[in-house]
Amino acid sequence: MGMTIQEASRKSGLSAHTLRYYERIGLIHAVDRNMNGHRSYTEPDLSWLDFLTRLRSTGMPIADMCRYAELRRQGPETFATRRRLLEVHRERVRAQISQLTGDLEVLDHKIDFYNAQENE
Amino acid sequence: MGMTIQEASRKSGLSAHTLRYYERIGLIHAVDRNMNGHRSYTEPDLSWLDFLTRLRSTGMPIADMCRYAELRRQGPETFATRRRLLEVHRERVRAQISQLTGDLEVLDHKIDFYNAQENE
DNA sequence: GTTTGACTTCGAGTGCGCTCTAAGGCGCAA
DNA sequence: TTGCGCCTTAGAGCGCACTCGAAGTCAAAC
Repeated sequence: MGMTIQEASRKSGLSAHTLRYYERIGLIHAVDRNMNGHRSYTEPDLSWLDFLTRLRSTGMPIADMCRYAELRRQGPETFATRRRLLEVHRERVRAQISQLTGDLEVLDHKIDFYNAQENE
Repeated sequence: MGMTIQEASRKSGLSAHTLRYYERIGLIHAVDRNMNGHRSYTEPDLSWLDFLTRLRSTGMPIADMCRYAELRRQGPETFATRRRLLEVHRERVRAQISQLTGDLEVLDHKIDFYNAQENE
């Protein structure tokens, strides 16, 4: 029924090493095991991994992700706390995008400059 | 005339340690020295540092920046190579922005979800 | 004249996020 | 029954980009 760590790795884009590491540090809570002690990942596990990957790719530090994961484990009464945490993070993501957008413009100008020099 | 490492640090946003480090690894070429051997940064040095900071903040690895700095030192005959290098990098930056934009949307939905739960 | 403080060099240390290694278990195929 | 392949664990190692420490120089302040 569940999937092996290799399948979870393929679907999540995280290495098997990383999946075990995430579990060890508490980002993922005790994945199910099958008869021979092998991990068995469920669809909800995968969705959670995908969300974690979003947090990571937006630059959230692992420690903050652990904090969020801990809140999630505590259930619905932490909804408001989680929301605030994400709102703060969202601001950082917006700032990142606007920084990158500015940087991109500088790159554009530099490339234009080189093009102008080459065509003269 | 030039500015001290502290002034350069303040203006560039990089620590004095980092400025020396960048020089050591060849990102900045032999900054001028005053009578007592202290570094003396010029305006062109600062502009270069600002550009380097753009490359860094867009995620270019130090090694690639060194390569670019080396090409720059070789003069105008490397314009085309530098342009191509920046064009490749620009694509990565665009990809980053689009990734972040997608991530931001996921965050928005999650926050909306929490808001909905709280208001029920 | 000595103390302060900003600078110098070089090499070592740090923090982060993995990433890998070693040693071992289990189930199946030849 | 021996090998293969995938899994397990705990802990060590790595790559990157700094960041810091130690030891020393020098100019100005007291």
